[in-house]
Amino acid sequence: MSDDPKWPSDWIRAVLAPCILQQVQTRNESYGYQIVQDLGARGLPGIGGGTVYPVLNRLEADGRVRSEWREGHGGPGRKFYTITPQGETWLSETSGAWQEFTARVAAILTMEGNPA
Amino acid sequence: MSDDPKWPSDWIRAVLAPCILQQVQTRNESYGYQIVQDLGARGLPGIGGGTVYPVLNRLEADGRVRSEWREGHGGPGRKFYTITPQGETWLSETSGAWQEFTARVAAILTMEGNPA
DNA sequence: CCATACTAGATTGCCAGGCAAACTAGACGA
DNA sequence: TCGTCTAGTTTGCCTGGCAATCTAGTATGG
Repeated sequence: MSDDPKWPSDWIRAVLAPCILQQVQTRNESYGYQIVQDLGARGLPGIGGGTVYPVLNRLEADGRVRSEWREGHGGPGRKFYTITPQGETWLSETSGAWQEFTARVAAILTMEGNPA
Repeated sequence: MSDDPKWPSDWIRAVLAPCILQQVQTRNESYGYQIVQDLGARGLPGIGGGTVYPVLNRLEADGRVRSEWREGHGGPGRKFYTITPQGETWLSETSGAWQEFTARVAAILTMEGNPA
């Protein structure tokens, strides 16, 4: 299940931040590299570090995650992210709005030959 | 039914071109100003001419619509757009991919507390 | 007769953000 | 020693929404 089309960047752009934050929330904590792997496994492949790390910085700057650096036992250190209460609020609001939005768009795109 | 939230531009960006093309297809022909009205009526308000007209130009440059200028009986002239066969192909492909994409995103965003 | 508003289109400039590419650096295997 | 994997950061390109501004034709109201 990895014949994924590699979605257009404008689509990724629309949902990247919420998807990343949801990953952080689902695991109680996570770090950039792991998030990249997770997104790929969940149907959003081809998203690299140069895309994800800036998003994490923005999320932290907006107070939606906190970060903590930990030395690695084997391998390089990792910066672990945890969701904040504000992050949880924003995530649920954004997810709800996204569902509403996609419903309206789907209504537009699926009116095959229907009259106005 | 016009208490619409005015969606973030990154979301609009993701779907504007297909939505506009679908409008052109549904009416057999349409013009920029009418498309703006239609989108507003269908749940995508706040999209102005400065957004729609460049999209129509791109669609035409890519061969997905043809345009024809007509003088107005009362009021200014209008540039009517018609969908091309390539446009129809692209629209159906893009719509399908969009449905697939939103399904995967929804799967990510709705895993409330589910394990990985 | 003039001001306002609506219809219709075009253009300019700002700004956000994905992404490729390159870089640092530790650990490990051949 | 060299390549590879993990892990993070930074730079620069390019796309595209959107506000603002402009032109112009028509209609309405004072």
